[in-house]
Amino acid sequence: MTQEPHAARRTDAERNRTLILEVARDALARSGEVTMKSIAQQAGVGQGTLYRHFPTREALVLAVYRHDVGELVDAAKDLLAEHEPAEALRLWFDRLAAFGRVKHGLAGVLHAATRRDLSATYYQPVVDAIDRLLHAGRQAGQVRADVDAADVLLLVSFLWRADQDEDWDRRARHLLRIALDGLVTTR
Amino acid sequence: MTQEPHAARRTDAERNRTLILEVARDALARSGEVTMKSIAQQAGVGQGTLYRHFPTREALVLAVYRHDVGELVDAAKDLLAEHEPAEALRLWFDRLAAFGRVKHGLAGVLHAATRRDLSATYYQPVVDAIDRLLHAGRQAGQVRADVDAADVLLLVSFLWRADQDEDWDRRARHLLRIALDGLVTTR
DNA sequence: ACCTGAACACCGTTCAAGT
DNA sequence: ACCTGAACACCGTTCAAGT
Repeated sequence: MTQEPHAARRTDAERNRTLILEVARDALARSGEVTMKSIAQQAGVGQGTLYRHFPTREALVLAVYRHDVGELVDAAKDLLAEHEPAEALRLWFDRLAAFGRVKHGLAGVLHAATRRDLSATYYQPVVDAIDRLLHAGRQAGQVRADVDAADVLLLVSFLWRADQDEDWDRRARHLLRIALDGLVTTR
Repeated sequence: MTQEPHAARRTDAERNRTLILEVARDALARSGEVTMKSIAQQAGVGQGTLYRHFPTREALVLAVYRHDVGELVDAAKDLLAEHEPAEALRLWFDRLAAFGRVKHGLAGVLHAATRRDLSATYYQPVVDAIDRLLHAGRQAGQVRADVDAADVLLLVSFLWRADQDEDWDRRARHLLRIALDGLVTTR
């Protein structure tokens, strides 16, 4: 999950790309309902430019969250190194909650990802990270054996819901805790 | 959750309404991506007629599932009369899975419902049904005390996901079982 | 190479004109 | 009262024309 270096670009193109990403990140954090047109306008570029850099809405959303998804993926390994598997999973879920809070628009994207090629590149590392957590948990007898990463992603898919009110964060963590209780082995 | 009798309507209007509902039910069972236009066409009516009977897409979707939601709601009481609370909840989740399998389009609707007035009429009975199940479970010490109906609805919201492949039914039941394990009190 | 913005296809919804 | 379908506003995406 490393940031690949981009091919040489003209300076104006480079600048536009950065601008678009900044604007999109801001706008998407506020609401998942931003239009492509408004993003282009706020970035001060034509719609064609927006589409030259990001061929679809999906591509833009993924590019915006690329860095954060990377951190999430890396965190799985780190947490496993420092904690018991079940505890690592619990802590990772907390990060997931924090991530989900601002990440509108990921709703469809992360899931439609299973088939679509484009997002598969982003989807696979996430699946791998979850698999790593689940596998360690199973080895330690702390996580039930009949769940895979796809199950977990579906189970926490409420995180990408749009209607987040004030105390969404608390509620999200609470629900993740309940989901986790379902995932750990009943003693 | 009773079917309210409608005001007197002209025969052609009555017939159109029925036709639209039949077509919409069929189309929505197949996919949540049906357009209003295509529903009108298949029913052999103008788009204006469709909108005269159902002022928004949301209203149409809700009307289509009205009957099924009613059955779901009624089932909660019946199951509680015949089973232990935790078991009743388990069985109700099975019905929910069967319901969710064909019920695309309910995705947004059932959730946006919290605020919107229209859908609140349908939303409240569902909340009440879940509350009944939870309350009985708590009384019997079989369900954890820190969950409410809204939590449960969020936790099972993966049911309304669009990308349902072949063995979706099996997967859905499996995930509901996991969610349930998180909801029951750890002994 | 890259940028611009008018234009296209398609959606949900509305409304003037008909019976 | 109710029906019809052209029309509207708005979305994501494309493309001819410019630098």
